[in-house]
Amino acid sequence: MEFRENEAIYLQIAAYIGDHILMGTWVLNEKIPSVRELAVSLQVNPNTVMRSYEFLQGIEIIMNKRGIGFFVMPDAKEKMTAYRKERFLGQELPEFFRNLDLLDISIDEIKQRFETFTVEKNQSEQL
Amino acid sequence: MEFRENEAIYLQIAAYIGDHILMGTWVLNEKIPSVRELAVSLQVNPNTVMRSYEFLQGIEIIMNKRGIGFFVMPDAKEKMTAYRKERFLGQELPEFFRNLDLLDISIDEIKQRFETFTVEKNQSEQL
Amino acid sequence: MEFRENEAIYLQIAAYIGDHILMGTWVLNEKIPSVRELAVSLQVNPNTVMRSYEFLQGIEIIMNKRGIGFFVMPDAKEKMTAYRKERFLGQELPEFFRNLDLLDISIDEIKQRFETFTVEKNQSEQL
Amino acid sequence: MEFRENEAIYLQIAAYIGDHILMGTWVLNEKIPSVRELAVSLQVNPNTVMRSYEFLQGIEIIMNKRGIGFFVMPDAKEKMTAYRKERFLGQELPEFFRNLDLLDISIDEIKQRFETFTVEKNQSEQL
DNA sequence: GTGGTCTAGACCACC
DNA sequence: GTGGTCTAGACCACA
Repeated sequence: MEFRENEAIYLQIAAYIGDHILMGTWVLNEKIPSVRELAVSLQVNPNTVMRSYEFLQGIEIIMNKRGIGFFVMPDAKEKMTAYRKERFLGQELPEFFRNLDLLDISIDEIKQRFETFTVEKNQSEQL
Repeated sequence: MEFRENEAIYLQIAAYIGDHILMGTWVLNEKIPSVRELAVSLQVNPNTVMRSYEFLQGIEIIMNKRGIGFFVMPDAKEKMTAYRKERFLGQELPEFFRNLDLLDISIDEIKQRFETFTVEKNQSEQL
Repeated sequence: MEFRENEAIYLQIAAYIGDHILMGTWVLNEKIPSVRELAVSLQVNPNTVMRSYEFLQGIEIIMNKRGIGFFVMPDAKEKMTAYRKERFLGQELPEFFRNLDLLDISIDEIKQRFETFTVEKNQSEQL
Repeated sequence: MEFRENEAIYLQIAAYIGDHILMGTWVLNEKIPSVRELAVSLQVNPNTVMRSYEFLQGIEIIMNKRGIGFFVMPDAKEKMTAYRKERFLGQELPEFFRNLDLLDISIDEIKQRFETFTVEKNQSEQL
């Protein structure tokens, strides 16, 4: 995994885990990789992974069973969706619309690009 | 003006100025507010405003006439548009599409929301 | 049984056993539940129960007869009382008084709450 | 400042700050010591102080002004009191009463000890 | 094995 | 100057 420069690594890891929960890769009550494991596979310091897990625990997406590891919370997917949707509708979408306006891009052009995006995505998934 | 937590204040100020240039509030060769004036009105440290101006000067959106102040460059609007468009198409749009996918939001819902947004915007401008 | 988050499970189990000895539920020379039995009924790892038993053995509250099980020591109740009383007077009480002070709670309010507590306890015991 | 062994240092520091807010030593909107300052004066690693501050920021007792430092939140005292009172009444007091019961200590003895405690406290404050 | 905490020290962006 | 992040490495309690 590669990390963007402008965002803290531990938040990118948290987002990465959130993505997996949204996509259904990691399901309810499933154990997620141990701190050390994930640290090795992502090539970061265990402390950094720990911070991600603490963050996700704070917003009740994952939970800790002492001595055993971290587990996906029962309603993690719903919470994650609500959490992201709120940010998306409240912050990103207005900003997005302002940009369309300022840059004089029509919504139909966006729609067209999205359809292209979707086609490409499906093709790559068939590989 | 309120600042978002996750982005540097000086960049938010620079974006704020960029918005005004794109909207045509501040036009070619016009003098923009002095560092001190803007610092007072935005309630931030003058150094922070200075940094915004330096940033905009670096990408040739504004220029400095020593002892007089900062001025909008002749082709500022075009440059700003190009600058933003590149970021928008290259970074924001793909991310936006990923979110639509993960959050299961259709492009038509976005289109509909955008039309509502546009109507509201026009109404508030008539005040 | 539910465990508090901030205290080690094995200590909570030890306290639970201590409570039973103080209350007289488990009496002198009586065999206490086997490690496995208690582990199943408390839904914890047998190692954890074992640790509780070792701890209690260390302070001579229970003893081990090899191949048979753990037994309450003859003077367990006295020792447990002394042990707890020391901690109570030396650590908990001063901390308790500090809290009364900081939170601005009067000793008379405590007294009143205690009397309510006692009444409720007696009622529930009559069931 | 000396730290107890059985509790994380960063939590003890957080409690220490909470005490100061409750006592009124540090008041509303006041700047608290910088991470580095406090780290030096308490002789701990800056990261440890940082954790305390993050914790207190999470429960909205203090807030950060970027580039300036941490400040006591407007309603910090109320929040801190509510926070502690909840824990006190919900967890510590029932536990306390159980101990009185198990150890056969009367509430009047507690009351008497509290009065002694109060007298001693007042005497030491007059120094 | 698991997480949790702490230190030492570094580098960075920001105000 | 301020906080924020990250690494490397250590030690510990716990299951």
